[in-house]
Amino acid sequence: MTSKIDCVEFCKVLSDPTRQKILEMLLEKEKTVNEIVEAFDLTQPTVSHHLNILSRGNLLSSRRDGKQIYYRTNQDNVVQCCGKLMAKFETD
Amino acid sequence: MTSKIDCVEFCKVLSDPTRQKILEMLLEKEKTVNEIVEAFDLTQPTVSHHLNILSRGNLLSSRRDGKQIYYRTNQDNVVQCCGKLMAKFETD
DNA sequence: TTATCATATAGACATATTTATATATTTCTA
DNA sequence: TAGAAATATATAAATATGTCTATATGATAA
Repeated sequence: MTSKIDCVEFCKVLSDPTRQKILEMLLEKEKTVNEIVEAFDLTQPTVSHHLNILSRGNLLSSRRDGKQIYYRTNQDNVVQCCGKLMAKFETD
Repeated sequence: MTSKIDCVEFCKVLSDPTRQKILEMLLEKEKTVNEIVEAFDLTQPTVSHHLNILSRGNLLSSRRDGKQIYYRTNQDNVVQCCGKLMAKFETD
């Protein structure tokens, strides 16, 4: 059991365009906070706030390397949550 | 093309426990507004509000029969939206 | 047509969310 | 050890959301 959130929480986490974009951009390659910030027209604390929400939902992982923190998407977990959501409505 | 909302809008619509429960309960069988209201500890206008949000997202259909209005889940559309969401994160 | 039943809409209020600015924390380097 | 760089946290303001009460609309029946 990897995911820690239910389907409603999962949707809440994904119900923001910035957060969906962050998840997508961190699928292929981990990035530092500053690299992520540069991709948006938002301040660093705002981006950190979104990273925190995504992390609490177990949709992101992070590792520190010196002064920087690298984030990456927990792809398996995200896909698993999507599947769990879909399963709720595939009662055929 | 059946769905009219993007992945962020879809998640916004589903980011409420009442709305997810409504969608689930209307999968198997259409129900009148009053029948739906009885399943929750909410007022009729509140339920109507949620039905409206779900309908705007094309996740519910309705038909009038006399004084009553029957709602049912657009299952295909819901599942399609789930699939579209999942596809965003299945970039393997 | 008038009354009634079923549902929708309007308006108000409390809470949640998103964002920003200011500041704290952590780590490295000079 | 002091300063700088990277990130996080605290706080506040604006907007969005969920809920209610009151009322309007639509359909049927007396």
